[in-house]
Amino acid sequence: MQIRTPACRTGRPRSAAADTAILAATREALVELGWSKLTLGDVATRAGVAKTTLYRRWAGKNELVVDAVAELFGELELPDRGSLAADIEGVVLQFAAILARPEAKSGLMAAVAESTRDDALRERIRASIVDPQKDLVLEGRARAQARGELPPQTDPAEAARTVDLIFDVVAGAVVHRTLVSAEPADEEWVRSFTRVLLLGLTASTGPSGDLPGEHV
Amino acid sequence: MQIRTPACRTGRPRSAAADTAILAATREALVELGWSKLTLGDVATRAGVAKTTLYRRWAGKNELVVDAVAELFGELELPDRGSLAADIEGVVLQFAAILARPEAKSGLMAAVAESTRDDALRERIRASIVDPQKDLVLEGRARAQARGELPPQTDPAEAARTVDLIFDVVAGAVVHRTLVSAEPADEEWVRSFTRVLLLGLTASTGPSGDLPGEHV
Amino acid sequence: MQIRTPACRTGRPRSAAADTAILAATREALVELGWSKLTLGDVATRAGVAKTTLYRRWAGKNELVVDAVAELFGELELPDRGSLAADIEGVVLQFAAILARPEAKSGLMAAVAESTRDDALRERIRASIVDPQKDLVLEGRARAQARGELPPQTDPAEAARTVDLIFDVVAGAVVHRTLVSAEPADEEWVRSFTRVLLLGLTASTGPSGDLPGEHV
Amino acid sequence: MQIRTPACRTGRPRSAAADTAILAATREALVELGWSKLTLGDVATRAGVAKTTLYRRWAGKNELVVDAVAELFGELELPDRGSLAADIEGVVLQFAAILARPEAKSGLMAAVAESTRDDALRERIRASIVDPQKDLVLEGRARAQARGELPPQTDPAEAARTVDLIFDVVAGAVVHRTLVSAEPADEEWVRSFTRVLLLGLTASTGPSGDLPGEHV
DNA sequence: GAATAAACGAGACGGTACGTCTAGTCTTGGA
DNA sequence: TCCAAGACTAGACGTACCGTCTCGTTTATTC
Repeated sequence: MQIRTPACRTGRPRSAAADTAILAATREALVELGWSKLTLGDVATRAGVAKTTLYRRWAGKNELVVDAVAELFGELELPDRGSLAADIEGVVLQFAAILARPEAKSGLMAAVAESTRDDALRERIRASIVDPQKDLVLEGRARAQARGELPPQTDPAEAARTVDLIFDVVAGAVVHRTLVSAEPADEEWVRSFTRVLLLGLTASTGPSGDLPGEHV
Repeated sequence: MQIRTPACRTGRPRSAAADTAILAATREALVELGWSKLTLGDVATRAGVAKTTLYRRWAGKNELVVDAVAELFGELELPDRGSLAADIEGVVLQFAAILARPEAKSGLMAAVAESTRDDALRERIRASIVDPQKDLVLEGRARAQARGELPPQTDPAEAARTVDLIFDVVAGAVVHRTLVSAEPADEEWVRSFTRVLLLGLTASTGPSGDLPGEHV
Repeated sequence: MQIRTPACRTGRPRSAAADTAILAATREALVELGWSKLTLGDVATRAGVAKTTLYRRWAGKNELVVDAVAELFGELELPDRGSLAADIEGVVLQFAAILARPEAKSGLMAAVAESTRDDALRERIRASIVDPQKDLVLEGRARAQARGELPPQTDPAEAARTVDLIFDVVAGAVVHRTLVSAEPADEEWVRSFTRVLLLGLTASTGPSGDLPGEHV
Repeated sequence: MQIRTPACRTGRPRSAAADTAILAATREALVELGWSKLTLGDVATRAGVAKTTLYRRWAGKNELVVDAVAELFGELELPDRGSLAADIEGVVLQFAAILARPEAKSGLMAAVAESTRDDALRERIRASIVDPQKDLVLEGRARAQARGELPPQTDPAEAARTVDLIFDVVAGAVVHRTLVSAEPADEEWVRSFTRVLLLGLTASTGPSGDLPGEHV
C-alpha cells in the first residue's frame, strides 16, 4: 500500500492508525458522496489527517479508492457447502452482497473505468481484488473435482482458459445485473444463473454435444 | 437529447450541426484523454463551439458522454446468420468490437459508475444504450422460435426474466472480459462463451434436468 | 442619442416609446442594482424590448447610462431668487438634490471614471450634462452683472477661466461631499459653502488684495 | 489589507512578496487597460501569482484597486513651505499630480462610484485614502495657527465642520478639474484656486462680513 | 539524554476546470 | 425595415480541488 521503497528505520514511523482511518473515511465518503464528488481533501478531514499524510501514502484518488474497496472484497470466503452448485451459489451471493453496498458500487466501477487508461491501476485492481476472487474459483473447482463432480483437468492451458471464462461470466453477470440493470442479484436470480452456468459448463466440457440449431 | 421542454418556435433555432460536432468531439476527446481528463471546455473547443452552447443542451459531462457513446451502440445489428448460435456469436462479436474502442471503454464504464448515484442518468443509459441491445435479444429469440430452435414461450413473466438473465450474462461477460480481464473478446473466446451459454439455456429450459452434484 | 446617421425613411420607423421605456428602465435598474450590476439584457427585459433594439440605438452601457442620467440633470433651472448668493444657493441645492438620487450617484461617477479612457464618452458627458450646467453659471453671472453685484467682464479669456474655476469648485465640492464624504449637501452646508465661495470670488476679483500670510 | 482576522501561526505563512507584486500589477493593468477592462485573472498573471492567491487576500476588484491606489496617495506630504498659501498650493499640486496619473484616475473614480452601494468599500476608501489626506489639512491648519496666520479654533465642532468643508472643496475641485473638465490642474490653476479659497476662508471666519448682494 | 530524521497538522501556493453570467452579434418568423 | 425571441461566440467571473510547498511540532530511533 505504502509507496516508501527503501528500508527506512530512522525517524518517526508512520502512524498505522492513519491508514485505517483514511481507508474508513474513504469508504464513508464514497457512501455519502460517490466517486466523482469524493475529494482527497475531504477524506483527509474526515480521517483527521493532513492532506500531506494522505499523499505520502497514495498516489491519488484511484489508488486510494481501490485499496479502500479491496478491503471489502477481502471478506469473500468459500465455505464447503457440500456441492458445486451450492458453493457457486454461496460465493455469488456473497459477491453480490458486497457489490450491493454503495461504497463498492461507484468506487469499483469508476476505478475500472480509469484502469482502461492506466495499466498500473489495472494491475493494482487485479492484484488486490480480481486475483483473490479467481483463487476462489480455483479452490471451488478443486473441491468439486475431489468430490467427483467434475472430471480432473488434463490440459492446464485449457483449464486456465475455462477458469477465466467462468470468472468473466460470473463476475460480469453479477456486476451487470447490479449496476446496469439495477436489479438485486437475489437468491432467486442467483439460482437461475447458477443453473444455466453449471449446465452449460458440464454440457460443454462433457460430450462436446451438439449445439441446438447447429446444422453441421 | 436537448433539455428544452416546451415547444418553442420563436427565436433562432438551435444549430443541428453543433450537436453533431459536439458528439464527435466528445468521442475524439474520449479517445485522446479518457473520461477523467475530458473537460467540457476542451470538447467545446474541439467542436468549434462556445461552452454555453454545450451547457444549453446537456446538463453535464455524464449526459454528454452517454449520448456520444450511445451513437456507437446504434451501429449494432442482427442480420440473420442462419442459426441461433451464429446469430449470438455475431452480435456478441459486434458488441465486443464496439466495446474494444477506447471511446466506448472508459466513457461507458464511468457513466455506469456515476449512474449508481443518479437515477436520471441510469434511465438515460437504459433508454439509449441498454434497451436497444435488449431488443436485439428479443429479436434473436423470436427468430430462433420461428426456426424451431427454441420452443415458444408460454409464460410471459418467465420469458422476461430469461431475457434479462441472458442479457446480463452476455453483456456482463463481454464487459468484464474486455475491461477487467483486459483480454480481447475475440472469435475463439466468443465461441467458447456462446457454447456454454447456449447449452446452459437449452438444458435449463429443457427437461429441467439434474444439476450435477445436486443431492435432492 | 441614436446612432443612425443617414436620413433613412424607408422601412418600419423606430418606436419612440422604446427610447423612453429603455431610459426609464435604465434608471430603475441603476437604483436597484447600481452601475456595476446593471446589465443591458436586464434593461432590455425591464423595458419590454429586445436586446437588439437596445444595441441598435446605443453603443454600450456607458452611452446608455449617460443618456439616462442626463435626463435627470435636464431638470436644473435657475429662477431669479433676487441675489447672487440666493441664486447660487438655489442651484447648488438643486444640483445636490439630483446627485443624492441613487440612479445619479453611481451612474454618473462610473461614467466619469470610464470617460478617463474614452474621449467620445467624455464629449458625450460634457455635451449632455456638463455644458448645460455651465450655462447656468454664465446665466447667473450675467444676471448678477445686470443687478450690479458683479463688475462687467472685460477680458473674455479671463472670464472663461473664472467660469471654469467656479464650475469645478461648485460641482466638485458637491460631488465630493455627496459621494466621498457621504454627507448630505443640505441647506446648512450649502450656505457655508456659498459664503466661502462668494467671499473668495469677490475678494479675488476685487482689489487683488493681499493673501494672508503671503510674505512677498 | 488581508482578510485573515485571527492571529494564525500554523501553516505556511503568506508570501509578502505576493502582496507587493499584486498591487504593482494592479496599477500596471490600470494604466494599460483602465478599470473596466481590468480583470483579476490578468492581474494575477501579471503578478506571477495564482488567481486563488489573489482572492484569498482581497474580496474583489474594488478592494484590490482601492489598496493599489491608496499606495499612491501615501506619497502625499506637507513640507513646511513657509506660509499657509504656499502650503496649500504645494499639497494641492501634489494631489493633482497623483490624480493626473492614469492608474489613479480611472481606478479611484470607479471605486468611489461603487462605494455608493457598498458601505464597507466606502469605509475602506475613507480609511486608506481620505482620512490621511484630511490629516494633512489638520496639520496645515495647526501650522498656520502656530504661524499666526489663522486664529486659534475655539469651537471644536465648528472646527471639524470647517475642515470637512475645506476638504470637500479642495479635493472636489481638483478631482472635477482633472476628470470632468479634463484640464490639467497646473500651477496657474492651483494659484487661482488657492487664492479664492483662502480669501473666502479668511473673509468667512473673519469679520463675518457682508456677502455682496446680501440685502439684509 | 541529546541529536537526528522522518512523519505530522496546518495552510498557502501555482494551476486547471468548473458552471454561470454578460457582452455583443446573428438568425429566425411575424408586423 | 423594424421588432421580439432566443441561439450564437467569446471570455471573465468566483469557487473548488488538485498536488506541491513550506512552516513549526511531534515522536521514534541512534549516538
